[in-house]
Amino acid sequence: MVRSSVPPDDRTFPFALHAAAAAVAAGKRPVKGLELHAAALRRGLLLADVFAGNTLVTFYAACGRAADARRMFDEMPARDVVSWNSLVSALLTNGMLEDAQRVVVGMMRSQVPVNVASLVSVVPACGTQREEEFGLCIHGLALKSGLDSVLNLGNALIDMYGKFGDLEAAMRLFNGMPERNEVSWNSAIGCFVHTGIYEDVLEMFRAMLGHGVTPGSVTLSSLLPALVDLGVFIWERRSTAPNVVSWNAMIANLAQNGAESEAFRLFIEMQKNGGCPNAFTIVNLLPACSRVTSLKMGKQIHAWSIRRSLMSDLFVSNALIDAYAKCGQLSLARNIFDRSEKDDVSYNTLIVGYLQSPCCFESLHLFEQMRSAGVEYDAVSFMGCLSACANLSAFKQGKEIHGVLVRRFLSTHPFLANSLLDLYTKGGMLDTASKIFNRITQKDVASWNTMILGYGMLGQHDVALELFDLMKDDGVDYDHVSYIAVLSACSHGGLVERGKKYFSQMLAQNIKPQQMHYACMVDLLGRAGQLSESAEIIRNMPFRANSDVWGTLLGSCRIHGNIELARWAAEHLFELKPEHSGYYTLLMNMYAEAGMWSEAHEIRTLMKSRKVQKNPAYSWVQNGNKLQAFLVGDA
DNA sequence: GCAGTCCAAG
Repeated sequence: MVRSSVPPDDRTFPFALHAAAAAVAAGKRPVKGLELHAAALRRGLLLADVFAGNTLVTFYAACGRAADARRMFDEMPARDVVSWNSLVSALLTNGMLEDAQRVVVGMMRSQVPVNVASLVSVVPACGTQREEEFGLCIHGLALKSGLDSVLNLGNALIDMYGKFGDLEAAMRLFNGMPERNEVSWNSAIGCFVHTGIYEDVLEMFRAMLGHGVTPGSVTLSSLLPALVDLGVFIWERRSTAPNVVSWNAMIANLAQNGAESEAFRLFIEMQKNGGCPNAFTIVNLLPACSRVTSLKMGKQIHAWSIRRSLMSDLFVSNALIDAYAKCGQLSLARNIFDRSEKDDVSYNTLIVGYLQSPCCFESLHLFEQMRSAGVEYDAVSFMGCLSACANLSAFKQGKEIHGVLVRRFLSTHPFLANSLLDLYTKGGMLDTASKIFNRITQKDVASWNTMILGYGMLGQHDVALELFDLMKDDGVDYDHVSYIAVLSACSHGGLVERGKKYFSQMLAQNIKPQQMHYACMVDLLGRAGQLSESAEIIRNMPFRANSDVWGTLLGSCRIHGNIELARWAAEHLFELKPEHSGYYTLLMNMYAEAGMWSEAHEIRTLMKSRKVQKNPAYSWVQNGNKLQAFLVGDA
């Protein structure tokens, strides 16, 4: 325009700056806007035109430069109410509520006639920051200036009171409104969503429809997380096109409620309909990938995040680390961790991720690295570290962490206390464990389960069973882990009949037995020499037995020298875990002991043809603060 | 031509 010598007038400038601010919001650098500022100075525009100054205040706010926005305002030769309002929202968009409050007060003192915009912009911030006192002040000002009947302000106030938890004030405003629009209804619905009384949410939604108000994308987004079971119903009856937020809400709704593949389908459909997935979409979908261990979908979403340059978002990179770790892909998870920005969640996610892996000692390394990196520990970090210590039998280090927790008054934290129980029971230190256990005021199901498992493992079955009965008296209901604990106590104690009783009790309680429960039953019967009954259990399982179950049977066969069943179990194990050398060795030794040399030789050949390596054995050595693994030779 | 209300995440 300038180059083609068409003179730009006063109106061109705000337009152009608006575009420059939008570019900044889209991730571009602010050069265009700075050039425009310079041009405006050269032309003396800022001396003559309030509009130019106002737009610059907003532009600097959009760049995240609140101080520059304020300087712009201070240097303006003349200001109007929009200048003040622009400064207020400039401060608010940069999270400076207190400064914004001071400006509003200054505005009153300078006798600037406030309008709706002056008040309406601070109201949402008061709500989210729980600034009740100032929020009530604003409401008071609205009443005094007669602005309280303005629709926008009323809507904002309803939402604010909802965020304060003052449902009565919110409803009084809502019911007294001279007119309502969709936002009024959304704000009112939002108040009930906060309270968690979903019958009321639904009732408001019905009332909204009854008043002939069309629910838009914002209504959808706030209803979907609240009304999970009605989600699809509402979604299918939507009358307006969804926006990114409502797509995301629906995807989250499906992903978090067991409809993972539906969520993936919607992700595709969203893009077909021109929706552009963002960081929220990714973060909602990734846990669904790990829940159904869909590595393929996870990788697709990873690739998508790279293309849309979303990898710099901490939520996205952390969610990816978590998804890969949960799918057992620790090296992929590590890769992202090493290349990304890191916060406490990144460290915690990977620490927990390594726990169930063969590289569990990495959890301890990371815990140490976290400290060197100056990232603060939280309860999750300590929990991960304690579990790692328990898994690695690193009891000395575990005790040190216990000391840290005591000094930080965290040793009675509900799930940290449980991690301590796990550590001490695994280390055979039942006295310490039971002292901690007795000090937990709110014992949850995990606390009881850990103690029962501990006593069961260490041969004190009577105590384990006693605890199992006591937990019910304490008002804590059994879960599926409780039954694993009690069944394994029975099997270690040789209490076959009692074990059978608990198993049927579990079925009666409508807890569906999982692989581990069957493994316990197979162990219970197998140890007692009732191998054919063990086999019968496996044959009658409602799903295919995994390696835990077959491995247990193989172990019992070894004890009782039943080669026939051992072969049967081993055949399944060779298929399920072909790389696991222990199973081959066990069967081979059984054949050898029975003098069945040709069969033993066959297994040896099978091992060679599959290139199965014997696992080297490691020993853990404390080296300063670090735990090191040393190879001690062939197992 | 500038300012201003409601919705979603580890």
